[in-house]
Amino acid sequence: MIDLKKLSHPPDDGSVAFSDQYKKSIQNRGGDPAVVDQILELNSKRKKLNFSIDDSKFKLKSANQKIVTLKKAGKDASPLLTELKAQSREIKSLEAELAQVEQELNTQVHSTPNMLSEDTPFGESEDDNVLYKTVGERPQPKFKVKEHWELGEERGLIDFARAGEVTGSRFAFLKGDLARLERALIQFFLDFHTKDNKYTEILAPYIVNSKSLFGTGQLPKFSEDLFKLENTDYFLIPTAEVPLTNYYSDTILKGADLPVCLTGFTPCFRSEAGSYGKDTKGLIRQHQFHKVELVKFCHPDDSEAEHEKLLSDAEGLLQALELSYEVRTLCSKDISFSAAKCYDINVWLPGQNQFREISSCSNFLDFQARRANIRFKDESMKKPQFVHTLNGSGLAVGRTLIAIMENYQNADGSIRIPSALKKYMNNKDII
RNA sequence: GGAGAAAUGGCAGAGUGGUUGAAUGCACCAGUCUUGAAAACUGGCAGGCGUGAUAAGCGUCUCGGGGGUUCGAAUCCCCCUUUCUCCGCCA
Repeated sequence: MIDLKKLSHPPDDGSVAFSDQYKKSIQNRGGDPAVVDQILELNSKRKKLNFSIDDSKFKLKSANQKIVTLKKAGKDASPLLTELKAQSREIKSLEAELAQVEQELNTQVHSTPNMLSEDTPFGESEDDNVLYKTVGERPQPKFKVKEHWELGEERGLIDFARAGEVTGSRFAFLKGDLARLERALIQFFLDFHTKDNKYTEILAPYIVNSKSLFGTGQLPKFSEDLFKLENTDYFLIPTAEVPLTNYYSDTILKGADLPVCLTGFTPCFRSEAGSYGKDTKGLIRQHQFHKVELVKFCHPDDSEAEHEKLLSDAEGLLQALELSYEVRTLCSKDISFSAAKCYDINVWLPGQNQFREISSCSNFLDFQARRANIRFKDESMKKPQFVHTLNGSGLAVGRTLIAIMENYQNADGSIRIPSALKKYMNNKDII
């Protein structure tokens, strides 16, 4: 949610008005910048109405005091009452009008995306994401590496067919050592992030209400991406970002406690509406997958630095697993609704012979904090201020599993266990 | 799922129609006192919106949420949510 005060504030001398910057930003995302003018107009309508309501209420209140005085003196107050009745009705009708304007305003504001950071490059599609860095050595196998689904099915480690029967498409059963490897990854990720109390581990609900989804920005615009539980206000979480970020909704944190860093493992559920035919094979795009998420709440001055740290926390896992990856800064049309700046980490998959996304690390600035009402305050501050929120995958578990199956594959179809994971695999070094 | 009770500031807890954003206590912050600390004393201590200079000040709203009655609601009425107790069910 954008800062309306800032938006309607005239430009400081010589600089570009915030509203003009916002228009440009919306345009770069491929949206219609005219919405900004509509918002501004509704907002000024709102202010005017608000003013006259406050004014009328002030008069009514003062008159009420007179009644109190008259009654205390034992005098008749009824002549005043007729007049006040009319005034009271007037206020009610103004309030109804205000509610209408506010609703229209909210509809617009709530479905308008975040202002892009200056670092977010302009681009038309994911092809325009900008390479930030490439890390690690790709393996050079002397045989044709099998894609993970091929290997998984051949070896009886993944069963898509039975999942199709039991549930439907985009689901899978993992079996035996591979199921264990998935569990090992989860354990490893959480141990890594909670080492030295860097992040506090949270085990969160997998079901949230619409208010929480609004807070992080999935609602009201993207309901079709979610699984909703019938006849309830409950949704399966698409990511742990939702319960973890909303853990502090309607909260004023202590300035001294920032940054607050949380990590949590959850399954994630996505309807994948609109991705028909995309990644239909394998574990890449499932309706249910596992992810360890990193969430930070920080002082606005620190969010850029915290974003870099978040990225390196996610990268640390790939380095520990000795997997090759690249980091790209998402461009204006590929970045998500709520984010101002986002790094995608793409891991090298030799079976597919390409990089695939394994983590997304975003800085939301105060966009989510406004929606979810997450603020902070310290001694020196008169008023609380919105925090900045950030989150990133650390990492997507299923996709990491794929990366291991493809990068650590032997010619005979066996899979080596990265040394960092051995202790979680009963010291096995091959499966 | 059934029956009952409750929801007030960071916490505890007054307040049942008239200047109550709300007594009192605790916690917290600042000061006095003290070599320092504690105690005692003094003062401060919620947020939203509008106006204003994104100040001070002023206005307005907020006693779980929403609606209603009234000139006026923390207080009366209706609906919802949450919590607690008992019963049922259940891992």
